[in-house]
Amino acid sequence: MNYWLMKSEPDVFGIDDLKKMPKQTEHWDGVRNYQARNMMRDGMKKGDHVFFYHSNCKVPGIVGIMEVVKEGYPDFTAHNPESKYYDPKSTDDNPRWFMVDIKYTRHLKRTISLDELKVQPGLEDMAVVRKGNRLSINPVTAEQWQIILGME
DNA sequence: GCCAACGTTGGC
DNA sequence: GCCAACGTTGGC
Repeated sequence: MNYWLMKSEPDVFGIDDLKKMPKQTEHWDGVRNYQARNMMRDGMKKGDHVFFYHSNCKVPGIVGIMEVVKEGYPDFTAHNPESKYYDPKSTDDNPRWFMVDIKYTRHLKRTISLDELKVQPGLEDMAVVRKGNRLSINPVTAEQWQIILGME
């Protein structure tokens, strides 16, 4: 089993929105970055655990936990001209973008802020604390996962 | 294949 | 809202 961290802006789609979805499950669409695409297509497996990270907001940080319930499949929003994620270069025969389905597990008891993550020993290698990192999906090690849960 | 221009992310 | 960092695009 592997661990991940996924970012989303709470104003667009936050953890409360995920919790309110039918079956508390949603497809993670709109990722248009090749590294993140590769992780969803090749890396993320059913049952993997994922931190939900709120970005671009007042207190950025980890707010909850979710789980991969469906492995990588083509992101159909890329084929919808009405969608803001439309990409004419992606086709049904040769899909360029992929997504996974994610299910809400629980909120953390409190938000673990980016500021705390930055000063916590053992998390120095996490991409999210590194300046200039813009990837919306990052792998998390088992050690990092445990350290963060210990901060809850 | 280089690289300037441009667009996006995301912390602050 | 600013802007640094970084990815992508496209002319050459």
